Amino acid sequence: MDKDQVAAVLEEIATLLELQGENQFRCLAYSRAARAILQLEGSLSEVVAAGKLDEVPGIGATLKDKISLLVTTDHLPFYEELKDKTPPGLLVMLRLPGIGPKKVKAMYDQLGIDSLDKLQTACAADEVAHLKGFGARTQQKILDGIAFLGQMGNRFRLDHALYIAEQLVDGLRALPGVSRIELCGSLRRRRETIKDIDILISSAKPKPIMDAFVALPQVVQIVGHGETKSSIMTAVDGVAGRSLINADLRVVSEQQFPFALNYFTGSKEHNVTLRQRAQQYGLKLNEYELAGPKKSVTCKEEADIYKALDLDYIEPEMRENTGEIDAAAAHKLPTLIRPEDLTGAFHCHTTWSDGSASLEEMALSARKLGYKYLGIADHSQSLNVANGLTPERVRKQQADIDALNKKLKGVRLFKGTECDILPDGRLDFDDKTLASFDYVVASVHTHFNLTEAEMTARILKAVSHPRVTMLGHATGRLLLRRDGYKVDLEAILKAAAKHGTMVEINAHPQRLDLDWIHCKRAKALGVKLVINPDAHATSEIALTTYGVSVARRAWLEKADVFNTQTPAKIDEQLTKRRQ
DNA sequence: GCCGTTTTCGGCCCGACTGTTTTCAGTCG
Repeated sequence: MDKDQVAAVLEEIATLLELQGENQFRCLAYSRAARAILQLEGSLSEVVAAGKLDEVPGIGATLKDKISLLVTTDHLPFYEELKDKTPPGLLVMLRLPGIGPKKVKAMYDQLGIDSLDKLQTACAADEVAHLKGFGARTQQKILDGIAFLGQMGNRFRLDHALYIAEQLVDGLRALPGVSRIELCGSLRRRRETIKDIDILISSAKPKPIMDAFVALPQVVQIVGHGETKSSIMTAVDGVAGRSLINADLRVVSEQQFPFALNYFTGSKEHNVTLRQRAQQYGLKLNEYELAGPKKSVTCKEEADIYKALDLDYIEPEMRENTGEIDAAAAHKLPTLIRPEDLTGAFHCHTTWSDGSASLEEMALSARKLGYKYLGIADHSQSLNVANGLTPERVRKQQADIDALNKKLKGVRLFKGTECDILPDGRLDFDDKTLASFDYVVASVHTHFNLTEAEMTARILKAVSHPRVTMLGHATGRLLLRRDGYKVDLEAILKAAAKHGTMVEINAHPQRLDLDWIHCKRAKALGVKLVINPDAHATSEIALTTYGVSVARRAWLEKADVFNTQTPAKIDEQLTKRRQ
């Protein structure tokens, strides 16, 4: 099994144990181990083979044995037995809002309910309300929840959630009594998918703000409405059409704001580690204060909290508890790349293939963004569905680009291609055509169903081809729609490092591929990254900001990213690469 | 199940809200 599969099993064990009524800390240990595996740098099978798994924080002797079994045999009797004695419907019931393992267990033990269907029937028959700890309102909440599960997806794309969240913030910002307002949670950390929207406000008078929040025109349903915390449902564009997303608002005092901002930004794991550090200083950290037994520490900004714990300020995107606190203590945090560091972008499409804008329109839009150059990489000949270019059309396009470059002021077009990697690893153009481009993006667009070994060999062949400048969307994933193809990314990244081939961070919010974890790994292996919008329209060039978010989550600095340099430097390096 | 400058047992982050209770358990983040 690979990392993703092992982590999924561990996460499921945690849930199954909760349903058994097991000690919560034992459950938590499995969850933490799942996360540790996902964020493990390098190859899991190598760590297992070296017997070094228990050197990973959060993994001890027991989990080492269990994970090793999963990796080497694909089986774990403990997990299979646990699964056998838990009806699968219980896991589905857990997805109901407000229903956790204790309530699911109570309904199963006392009424034999092990599916959403049986649960709906039992609620309709008014049986659930009479259980101890339940009541009429809980029963109704379950019925509402069942109705919601049908129409609500689990997570949303970052761009979709951000758009709705910013509208809510705009609706709140102008209210009287609002002092400071910020988005928190995974939105502020710029995770690639979002479960809900967290908004924080500082104000001396919370109640009118709460009342205004639940009365906003976007509100579809009020989930909770308290003095300092309220929760609503609002509509958002999901992958399967419009669906509902949860938005929480907290209001705190001006003094509490930095602590609350820190707390609600998370991640949970970052917070836990930060609190443990506070404890070592004899202090208690919560969403309201950083305080010792006698007095509290005054903090005006979030940075003051870190400072009080002898830490450098940690940017939100890095707060995933992957070593950022140790790095902050050692004053070794990277200076993260910023959107304004980008000088241009590669991998853009035009009407020559499946884009909606002309070469000139794309160039002018890039210039408007402050970019000094734009790389045009239309599809190659075999990709008929996307109007891929034949070698003959390539020559015509290149002549057009040369002519445009003479005319354009302040922006330059580079001649590229997004060349398909054929199923056997050959490229879609002959070497002579490939040599005519300033650069080549090599991407997989077809035959996703190869075995991992075949897919890895296919991409390795392309990455080691001397004419390939960069690898496009490394796994082909479409967030929330389609998993990436099976491929040994570790091997690909090592090959990219060896051959000096760059790897793209595809900034389109439906891809964000390479993901941040592998991106961090790529940097560690010495791979140069390039942030590309995969733009098919003028408006999509600016999507590069989402790629910058991935880069920041991966601790990348300006120097780690190719398209942060002047056009002259870019030209120099592309020319050198072609020789 | 993990972990250790309170170290091999006994903690493990902490508080708001809800719905059920009449003082609290469960859920959530």
